[in-house]
Amino acid sequence: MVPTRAATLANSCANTYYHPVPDSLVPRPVTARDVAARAGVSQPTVSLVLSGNPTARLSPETRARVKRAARELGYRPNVAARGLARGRSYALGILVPDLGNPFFADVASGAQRVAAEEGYAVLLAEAREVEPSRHLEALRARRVDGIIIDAVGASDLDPDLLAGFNVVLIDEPSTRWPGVASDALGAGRVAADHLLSLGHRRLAFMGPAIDVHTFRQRERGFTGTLRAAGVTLSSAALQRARPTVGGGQDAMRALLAMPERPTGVFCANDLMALGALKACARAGVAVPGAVSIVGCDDVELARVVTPELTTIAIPARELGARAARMLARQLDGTGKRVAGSRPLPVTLKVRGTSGPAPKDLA
Amino acid sequence: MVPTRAATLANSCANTYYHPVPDSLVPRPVTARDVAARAGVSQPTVSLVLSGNPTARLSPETRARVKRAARELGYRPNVAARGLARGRSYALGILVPDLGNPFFADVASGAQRVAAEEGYAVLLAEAREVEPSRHLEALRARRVDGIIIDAVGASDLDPDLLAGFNVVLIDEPSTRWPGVASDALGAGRVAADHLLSLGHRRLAFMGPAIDVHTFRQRERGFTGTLRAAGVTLSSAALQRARPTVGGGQDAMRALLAMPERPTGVFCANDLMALGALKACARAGVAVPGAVSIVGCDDVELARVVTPELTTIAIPARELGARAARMLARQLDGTGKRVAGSRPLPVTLKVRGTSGPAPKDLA
DNA sequence: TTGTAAGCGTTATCAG
DNA sequence: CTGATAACGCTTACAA
Repeated sequence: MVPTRAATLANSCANTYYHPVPDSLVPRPVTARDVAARAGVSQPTVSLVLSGNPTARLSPETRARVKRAARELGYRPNVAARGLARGRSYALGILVPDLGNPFFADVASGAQRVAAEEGYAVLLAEAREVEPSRHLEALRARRVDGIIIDAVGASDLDPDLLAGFNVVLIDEPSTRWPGVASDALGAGRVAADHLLSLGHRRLAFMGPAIDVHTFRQRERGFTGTLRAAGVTLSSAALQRARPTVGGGQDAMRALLAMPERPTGVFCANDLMALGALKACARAGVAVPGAVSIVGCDDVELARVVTPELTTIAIPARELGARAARMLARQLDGTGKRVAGSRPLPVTLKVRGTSGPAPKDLA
Repeated sequence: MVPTRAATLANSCANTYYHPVPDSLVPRPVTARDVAARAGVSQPTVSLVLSGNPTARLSPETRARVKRAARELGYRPNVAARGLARGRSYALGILVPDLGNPFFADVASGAQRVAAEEGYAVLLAEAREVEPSRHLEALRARRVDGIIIDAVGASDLDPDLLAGFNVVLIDEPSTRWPGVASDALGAGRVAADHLLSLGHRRLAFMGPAIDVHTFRQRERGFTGTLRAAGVTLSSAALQRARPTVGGGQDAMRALLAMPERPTGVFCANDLMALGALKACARAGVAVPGAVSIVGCDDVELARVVTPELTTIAIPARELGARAARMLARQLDGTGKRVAGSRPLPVTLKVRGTSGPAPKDLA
């Protein structure tokens, strides 16, 4: 029993240091050949039995013998070898901007769950400190069967980087690749409706300057709905800042400094909203008494702040899950045709940061 | 230009639907053989030139020819094939309980960063809805060169599942594998010192019932320091709950219901602390006026709540990064011997949720 | 029903 | 210095 021997070896050493098991002790992985030898058949027969090939017509007896041998030896087919032979890697890449944003962590989580179910591995690629292009090159070198890209601006990437890849986009429409998206336009609309129905007329929006489709749509949905209701946004009420807590804080400070301070603010995402909330707390501005704040995403933390954040829930895990499923379908798909699904519905979560507009200002 | 053709094809279709490029249009990846043909050399020569093998003594002229051909063709070596030949996959697995916890997201982020630097891919394995054992089987099938395991209780796993793997543990000591850890004992100690120095004598701890080493140590460090200072914890002041926001909320409610309510609480992690903070807010208990709260981890959100959370910062990304580096060293290591590093220092972040003990109770 | 042979894209060990 | 040749572990015709 190798593990035990290794443990004994290590136990005899000082606690803080580790002595690895000598090479001779780590057993070479079991191969199909080993199984074949033990079962008394040829190696390809093993492959036929174990790879579930429907064309294989083998005697039940051989089947059983092979399976037993495999079990006894603890045989695991080498996926890389299989991939080489079949021309597929059974691996998916997922490219996200930043795992520190719980939204993307959720997307990754959802994607990995489905991928695992479908027999794919998920290669993590975070564009936080490594260039997307480097990641893409690495994924290409690994011949991943497909890539999920979320909010990394796939359209802005050098087309060559993506050439030949099977891509599914999250929250970014494209004529070139299929994708899944949330109803970003609807999110903005719902936020506007909510604030309007509470009597707010002096409104503001904060979002990033960069051209990320989802953010743009949320903004459009918001401003469009306001316009339709005869409410206009002054340019100062349209704050540009990074889509982070810090950005939200900055933006809110600017809004609070306006001569005619807005009473209702829609933030492009929850991180910004949390920053905004914080800026209000710092400035001693009552929420929702003086200012109502609406976020977007519904990350878990939205419910931990006090008051709890009113926000629009975006099904992050579901987005990731669907993207992975879509890729999987497209890959083992006999019918290679994949339809881009309708935008996933978003839902308003009315919580503690939104309330009636202050009467003296309504 | 394939991409353009594909785009044109798709453009002619309805917006919501996607028509994939016919197989004939997606180019077979270029192989070393293609490069060899174009450079007028044998295929193995290409390998020699491009794989940076130091033993290779080739004429500079051939070298140049091969490199040029490779560049012109956009050649990328197939990592799976290389892995097959070299008996390594150049892939690392990372097994974490839950990406929804920003702490683990950070660990993964750090690990992926250095793995990318070192030329390894990172296979994501989240034990949230998939059994660790399934993940480990999958990683074995892929012949990953190593695995990073964080807080999944590696010691409790069936040893066979891990047999033969190169493992680095995060925050879990083991005689069997090397690992990196934060100074969990120190974290508890620092928390205790902080609260004691603020005059608190009626103290409490909340943490999970499950036997996760880090949490245990934080607890031990805390209670041990208190004991040394002559302060004892009543059993009711030792709350067991899940290490989540919800768990923290429950635990805090229980603490607030005590006849002699504690004035200072140390929470096993920030999520619990945030829950505790929230429970206080709900119950109208002033923080830090009536109760001081200290968390652990210093997740980003610790600074978004009001008042900001006093907590012990654990270098999550650094833990992930070191684990990956350690694995990498151990793998391409000529000197296969790897030392488990000393625990990473933790640092107290005094913020808004801790203050002097109320005078009437001190 | 099963074994043989060829090949997937590399690397590594040899002769030439 | 360079080019065959044989692995690596598996799949898939094609024979037997």
